[in-house]
Amino acid sequence: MPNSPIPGAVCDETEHRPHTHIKRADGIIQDTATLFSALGDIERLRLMELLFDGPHCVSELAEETQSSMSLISQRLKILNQAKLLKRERKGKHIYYSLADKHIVDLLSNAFEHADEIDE
Amino acid sequence: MPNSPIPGAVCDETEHRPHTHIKRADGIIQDTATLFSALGDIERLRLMELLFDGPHCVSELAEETQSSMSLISQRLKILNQAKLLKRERKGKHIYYSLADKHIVDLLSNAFEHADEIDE
DNA sequence: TAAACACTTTAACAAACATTAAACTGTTTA
DNA sequence: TAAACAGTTTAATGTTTGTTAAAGTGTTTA
Repeated sequence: MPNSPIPGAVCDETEHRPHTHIKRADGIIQDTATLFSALGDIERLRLMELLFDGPHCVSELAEETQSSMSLISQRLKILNQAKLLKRERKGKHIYYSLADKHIVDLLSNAFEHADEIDE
Repeated sequence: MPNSPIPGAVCDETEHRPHTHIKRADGIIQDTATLFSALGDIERLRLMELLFDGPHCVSELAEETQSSMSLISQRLKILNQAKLLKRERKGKHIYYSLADKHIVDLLSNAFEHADEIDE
């Protein structure tokens, strides 16, 4: 038996079997990494959690998280650049909210996962 | 009209309206941030993309990404600590694969989102 | 139009992170 | 049991990141 049977991934003793891969475009992978990276900070994730319950302006978020507006603004900038948020000015205030349903689902899914494997 | 009507989030001129929030446990938020943070690096995300198509051992991943085994091992460690992977030794080799369907869904969803907003 | 308000940007700095190279651990084969 | 193989860990280094404080922008009210 020169080489082992089917299974998608088995190392031959001397060389590896080629796998069939769905190769995504580099830009997509980079954008996705940027998205995850933006969510990968506990303070920014807390902002997302607040925005989960509806739009907020910067000063509301600052108040609710006991942080300076400067800090909130910088965190929102990172989330916004990762295309996770919508922005809308209303008079003096600028309201932020989750970009779309994809983002809502992504967050729900991740929180749910963390909750389940909470050994 | 002393204060404006319903909408979940409107700043009063002088003070903010309390919002009703679904507050998740701190541990859940922290675990979720760790998960996102692990995925928030393009090289680790590439590993996840490869594992999307089935289990791989460390040397296969090293070969397919043109990286040293040491580097792959360290990247896998971070993904594994974030509970994104399963690990199984078979003889000389250690096979890694995606932890569960949640993770598969999370990745699909994120890639899809990145693909859609690809203006 | 000047002052106040809401928010953003910049620069400086400390803390966290990714990579390299080398030493180390565990499993298998000779 | 010794050598080879597959993978992990450690320490050192340079880079990136998050925070603070201060200056700057745009909108609204007096």
